[in-house]
Amino acid sequence: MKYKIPRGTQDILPATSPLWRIVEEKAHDLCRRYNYKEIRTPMFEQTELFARGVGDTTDIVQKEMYTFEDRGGRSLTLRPEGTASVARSYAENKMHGWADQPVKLYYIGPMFRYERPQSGRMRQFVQFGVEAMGSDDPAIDAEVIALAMNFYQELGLKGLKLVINSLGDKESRNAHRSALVNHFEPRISEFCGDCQQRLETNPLRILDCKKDRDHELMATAPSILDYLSDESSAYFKNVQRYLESMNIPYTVDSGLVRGLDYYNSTAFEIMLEGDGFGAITTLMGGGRYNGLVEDLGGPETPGIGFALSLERLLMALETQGIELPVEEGIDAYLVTMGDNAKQHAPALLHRLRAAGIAAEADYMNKKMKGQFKAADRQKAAFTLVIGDDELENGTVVLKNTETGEQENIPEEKAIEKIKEERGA
RNA sequence: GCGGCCGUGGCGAAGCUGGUUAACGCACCGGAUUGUGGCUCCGGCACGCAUGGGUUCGAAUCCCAUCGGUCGCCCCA
Repeated sequence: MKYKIPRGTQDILPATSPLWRIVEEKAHDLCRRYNYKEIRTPMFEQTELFARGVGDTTDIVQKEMYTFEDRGGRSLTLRPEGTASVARSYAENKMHGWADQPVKLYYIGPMFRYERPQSGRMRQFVQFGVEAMGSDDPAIDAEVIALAMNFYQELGLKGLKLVINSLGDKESRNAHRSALVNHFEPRISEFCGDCQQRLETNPLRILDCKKDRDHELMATAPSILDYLSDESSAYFKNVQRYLESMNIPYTVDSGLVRGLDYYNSTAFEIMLEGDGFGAITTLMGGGRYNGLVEDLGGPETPGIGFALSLERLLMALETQGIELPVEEGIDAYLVTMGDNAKQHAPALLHRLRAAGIAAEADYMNKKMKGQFKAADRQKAAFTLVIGDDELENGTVVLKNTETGEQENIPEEKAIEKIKEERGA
């Protein structure tokens, strides 16, 4: 084989593309009910947007971006996530001036990260994301979380676990960071190499290290929640109160950290209980990003959103054996016998299709037996048979593929009958 | 960037302590059955075992390299 698909990408073939449509339609429908409007931003942006927005020190920016130079010498990057683009668009299109606030947007589209692929992690993957911008009402936090939970629940997923935390404002975060360093530094040599690294880069990450989970310093480590300002603390309490009022169960985990620089205040994740699938348990991540729009040159704007991967969703559905209602099978397969009938086929097919009937015929010069097999394989509800006799009479043999009953009737009658049966 | 496992027909999969013709199953095509499928029977379907070197009288089977897949680490959706 000369050409191969690029690493970390996939062809979504007809066997699975219907699942994607179902899931995407669910997202569209849910957003309609929650009154979020679709936004479509470019799949690439100025590299600087992500460096600024996502954060220079993040793994995404440091080693995962698909960056290239265009013919004009501009540095562009395939988007690794959606929030930076939406924030850019918010500022650029002066959405702060729109009559209806907050501006509630959603998107579905491919994202790109240069990583070693593994189960649930691709170089091109599809995210469904939601952003609510312009409001710092804790009720909108709860709404965004509720939307995500409903999305999974309405698709039938079980064992969902919502985890929330508050990262506080910048001051709270810095104070907490110092406290963590002070806590671990004296005995950091007792920790794994990764953790020793984390002490420098992101001390918060030490808290969810799998290797050092049982170290005694873990239990006594300072919690971000103890460093929240009164305001941040009250805000977080309100988010929780709203979740409770909607009967959405959650767990507060002070170790929940989000990886991107723009997050602050409310942070949340939806995970799969137990082992999940492969090494992946996180289905969705999100949080508040007050200040992002401002960082990108717009007005001071609070914002909150989430992003989830449709690949991971489909994997989760599959591991739980959840079957989505895929419509399959065509309405009619036209079997022809002899040259005259074959020549008449296109015209009859044309008429069937114009009448709203999903119809197919043979283009491989198959014998009758082969045509019937094809009709079975394609799950045709009806088989139409025409030969010299039928052509002469302007009739067609209409056969119900399942029951095997058949009758010789005029073409128009057959079309009517199929329409009636199939609701076309 | 690092590590484990793997790479044989459209798919699944034997063969892998080296030795004429590369099992078998599924799918597909044809015939038995020249106007009717799903069952049965018969037949067909890999100038070739990821690619390139090497060892050998001889390699799908051993060695090396490269590429690819997969799973995991890091991190994340």
